[in-house]
Amino acid sequence: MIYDFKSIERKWQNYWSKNKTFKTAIDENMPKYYVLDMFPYPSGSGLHVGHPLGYIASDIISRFKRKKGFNVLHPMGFDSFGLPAEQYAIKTGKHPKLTTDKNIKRFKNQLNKLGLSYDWDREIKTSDSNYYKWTQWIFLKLYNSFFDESVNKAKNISELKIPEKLNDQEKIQYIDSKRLAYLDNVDVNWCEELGTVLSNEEVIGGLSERGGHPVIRKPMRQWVMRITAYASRLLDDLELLDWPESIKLSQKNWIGKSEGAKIRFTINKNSYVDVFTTRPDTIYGATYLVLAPENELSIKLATTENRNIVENYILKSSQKSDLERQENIKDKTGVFTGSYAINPISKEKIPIWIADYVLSGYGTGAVMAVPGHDERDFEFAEKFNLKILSVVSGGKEGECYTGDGKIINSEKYNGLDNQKFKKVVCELLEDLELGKKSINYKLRDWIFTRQRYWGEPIPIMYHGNIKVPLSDTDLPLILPDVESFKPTGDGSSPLSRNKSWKNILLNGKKFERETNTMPQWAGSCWYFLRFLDPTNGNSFANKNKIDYWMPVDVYIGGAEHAVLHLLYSRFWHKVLYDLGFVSGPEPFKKLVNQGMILGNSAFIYRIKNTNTYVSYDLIKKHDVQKINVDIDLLINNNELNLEKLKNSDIRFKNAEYKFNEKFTVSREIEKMSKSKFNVVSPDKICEKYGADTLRMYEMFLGPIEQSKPWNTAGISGVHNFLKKFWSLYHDQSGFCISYSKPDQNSLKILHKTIKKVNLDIEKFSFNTCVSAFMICVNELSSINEKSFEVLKDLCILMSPFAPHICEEIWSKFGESNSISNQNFPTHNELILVEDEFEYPISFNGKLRLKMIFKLDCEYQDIEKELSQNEKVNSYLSGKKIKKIIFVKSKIINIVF
RNA sequence: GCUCGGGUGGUGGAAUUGGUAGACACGUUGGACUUAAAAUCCAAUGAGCAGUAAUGUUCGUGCGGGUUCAAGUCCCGCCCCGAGUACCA
Repeated sequence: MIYDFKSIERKWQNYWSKNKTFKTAIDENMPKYYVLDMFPYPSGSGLHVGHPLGYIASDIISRFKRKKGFNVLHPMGFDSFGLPAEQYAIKTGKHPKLTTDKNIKRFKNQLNKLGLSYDWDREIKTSDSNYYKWTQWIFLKLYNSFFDESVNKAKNISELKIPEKLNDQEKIQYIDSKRLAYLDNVDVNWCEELGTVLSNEEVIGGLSERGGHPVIRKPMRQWVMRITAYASRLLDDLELLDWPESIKLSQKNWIGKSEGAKIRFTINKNSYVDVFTTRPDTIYGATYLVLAPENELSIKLATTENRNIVENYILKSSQKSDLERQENIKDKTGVFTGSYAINPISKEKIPIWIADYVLSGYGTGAVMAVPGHDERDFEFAEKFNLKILSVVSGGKEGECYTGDGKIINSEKYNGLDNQKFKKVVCELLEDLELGKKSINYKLRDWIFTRQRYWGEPIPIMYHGNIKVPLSDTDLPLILPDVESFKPTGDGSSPLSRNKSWKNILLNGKKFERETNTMPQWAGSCWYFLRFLDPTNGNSFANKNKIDYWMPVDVYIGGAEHAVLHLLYSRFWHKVLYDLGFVSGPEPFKKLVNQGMILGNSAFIYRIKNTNTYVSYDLIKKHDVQKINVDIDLLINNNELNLEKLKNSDIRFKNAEYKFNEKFTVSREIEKMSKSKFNVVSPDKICEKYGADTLRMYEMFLGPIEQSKPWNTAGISGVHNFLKKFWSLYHDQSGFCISYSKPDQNSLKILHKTIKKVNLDIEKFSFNTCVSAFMICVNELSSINEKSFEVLKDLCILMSPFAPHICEEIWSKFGESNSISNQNFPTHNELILVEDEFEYPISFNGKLRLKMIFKLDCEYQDIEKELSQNEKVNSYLSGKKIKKIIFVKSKIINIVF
C-alpha cells in the first residue's frame, strides 16, 4: 500500500483544526509547560525553509511534553507593526493594515501546512487595537512609576517622596525627572534615510540595523525608558536563566558593568571635574584630563585665548557622524582648554584637554588620562607631547603597559601591588571627600519614540508644556489614517499630518497629541503574557492565568535578538513584577537559539559591457561580472538549464552563451533571500515530499543551534525512511500487523530507541533522534517484525516528529483516542540487558582480540581463553590478573 | 584589537563527556529487477600496504608537544574559519 502523504496530511490538518485538538485551558491537576516561538514579522515574501526550523523544534517539544503528561501551552501570533509594511505603503500607497493582513493570512496558511500544533484560538497581532490598547496601558504604567533606589525596585509615582520647599512647577519637574518613561532632550541616533530615530541597540557600526543607512547624532526631544535603573538586576538575574552562554555574555557586555572610582579634580574654589576610572591605582600617572566635546564644562573651561579653537573644535565634532568618528580611531584629535586642575592625591597641576575620543554618554563624560597605562591616552599624549609617567612596573621603556605590577613613582606607596593600591586610593579619596568607589554601566536609557506611522500611538497629550496622560478608559488610542505615510523630513511623524486627530479640544482647552509612535520592540515586549488571556477586555491578562502559566518554559528563536528584544522584554517584565502584575522576575526560563538555514546561491558570468554569458569553467579568459541566477534553473547542482533561463527573462532570451558541453555556474553559501534567488520554499517541499518529510529532514540536517546550508538533495533519504516506516505497518493490500508476542530481539531494538529518544528530546538533540528512528525501522524491517506491541510504541515515539503519518497509522489500530493523548513510552532497562557478548579486548593499546564471555564470567575463564592465544600468552607471561576494566559492559583492559 | 564558538571521510554530521573514531544520511561504485528509463531492493565505500580470499597490518579527528594502560575528547604552544563587539577610561 502506497504512502499517500498528500491526502494523509490534508486529512489530519483538517481534523486537528476542526476538533481544536490543541486548544488549551488551565488544569490545576496537571503540571504546565509553556513552549513559545519568537513570533514572526509577517513579511511580504512568505516563509522560506529557514523559518520553520525553530517552529518544528518547538512543535516537537510541545507534542512530546503533552504525551509526558504536561498541560502544554503553545501559541502563535504576529509582530505586525514594523518598517517593511510602512515602506511598502510609502511606495505603493497601500495601507500597511491591508498588506499586513494579507501577509498574515499567507503565513498562517504556510504554518498550518507544516502540521504545527498551535492553539490558534490564542492568536494575537500587535497591530490589533485590542492588543495595543494594553501596550499603551503598560506604557502609562511605566510613565506613572519611579525607581526607588533604596529598595531597588519600581513603585507607583504616588509613593515618591517629593522634597519640600519646591514650588508647583519644580514639583512637576522633580516628578518627571524620576519617571521610568520620561521625555528628554537627548542626543539621538537620527537616520535621515529612514526618517526616524533609532535606539542604540538598532545602530550597528554607525549604520542602521535595518537597511544599513548612515546614522548621525542629533539632539531631539524624545520619550526615553529608564532601563539603566535596572542595569544591575538585568545583569544579576542572568544567573537564574538557562540560556546559551553566548547570549548571556552579549547581554553582560551590553550592560557593561565596570567597577572603579569616581574622582574629583578641583580647578578652583567653585569648579571641578569629576571623572570615572577603573584604574584608581594609576592616579599618580594621571598627567592630564580630557573632556568630551559635548561635556557642558568644555566651553566653560576654555580660557579667553583658547576660546576660539575650543569652540571650533566642539562645533566640528558635533557635525561628525558616528561613523566618521570611528573611522580615524588611530588619529586622535583634541584641543587644550588653557585650564588646569589639581590631582587630588599627587597634588600636581595638570592640563585639561578636550577630545572626541572621550564619549559624552559614558561615565561623567570626562577622563583622567593615564598615558603610561592606557593605550588611547598614550596615543593622545604622544601626538600632543603630553607628560607620560609609568606608575606600575612591568612595562617596557617608552611603551604603554596595561597589566598588573608593583606601584612605582607614587611617593610613599611605591612597592604595593597595584590591585591592593586600588582600595587604598579609594579610601584616601573618601577621607578627602574627593571621590569614592563607584560602579558604571555601558547601558544607556532606551530611546522609545519613532517618527513613523505604522506603530502604537503614544497615549500622551500636551497642553503647552504640560503632559497629560490618557486615562485607562480612553484606551486604546486608535492609530488614525493619514494622507501620506512618507516621513515629514522635519523630524516629526507622519501622524502629525492628520491635524484633526492631532489637535483636540477638551473642556474648552486646546490639546495636542504626541505624534511619534512606539518602536517595533514595544509590542513584542510582553506578547507572551497576552497569549495567556488573549481576549481579556479588563486587564492585559488575568493574574490567575499568569500565575499558572508563567514563566515561559522554553523559548525558541534566532540569536539576532540577543540584546534587543530579549533585553527589553526582561526590562518590562521586571517593571510589571515590581508593580505586582506578574509573579516572577524573569519571563523566559530556558532559551534555545536555532541557527540560520543558509541558501546555496548560483552565479552566472557575463563578459563586461556585452550581452555574452560564459560558462564558469571558462571565466579565466574573460573580464566578467558575476550575476545571481535562480536556483530553480539548475540541473545536477551546477549545470544551467539554458532553455529555462532563456524563457525566464527577456534579457537572457537574446543573449549569447559560450560553453563546452555544459554551461556551468558557480555556487556560494549565503543567507537566504529573495534578491539572491536562492530561496527554497517549504510549500514546494511539502508538495513533493510532504510535511512530515520536511519536518524530519530539517531536524536531521544537524544540531538545532547550528547554521547550515540547505541541501534539497539529501531529503530523499528521509523520505525513503518514511516510506519504509509506512511499509512496516502495511503490505501491498493494506494495513497489516500481527497481534502475536513480539520477538525478544525486536523488543530490545524498540527499548533501545525509546531510551535514546527520551534522552535526546530533553537535550534538544533532534538530529540524533531521527537517526535513532532510522536505525530502529531498518532493524525491524530486516527481521520483518510486525508485532502490535512493538509497532504501537514506535508510532507514538515518532509522532512528535512526523505527526500526520503517525496519526493515520494510529487511527488504523482501532483506538478511539487521538495519538496526541497517548502517553509517551518509557523504556524497560531489563529488556536491554544482554546475556552474552562478543568482547573486543584491547591491551596496552597494542593487542586486540575478540572473545566470547558470559556476563557473570569468572577470571579463570578469561585466563583460560586468553591462554589459548599465543600472542596474549606472551603478554601475560605468568602475571596474575588483578582487575578487569569494563566500560559499557565491554572489557577494555586487564590490570595485573 | 578584545570576547565567545568551531576545525572529524567526497558532503551534512555521530561518538553515552577519557574507552572499538567515522553511527545515521547524502553522494559515488557495482549488482538485481526492467526492452529501456524512473522507482525500488542488495552490496561496497577514511587512506595505504600484503593477500585469490576470509583476513591481517600501518597511518588517520587543523599543526607541534605533554598527561594517561587508553585522547577527537584533558593540559601547554601555534595555525585557520565563523559569530559578536568596537575609543566604555
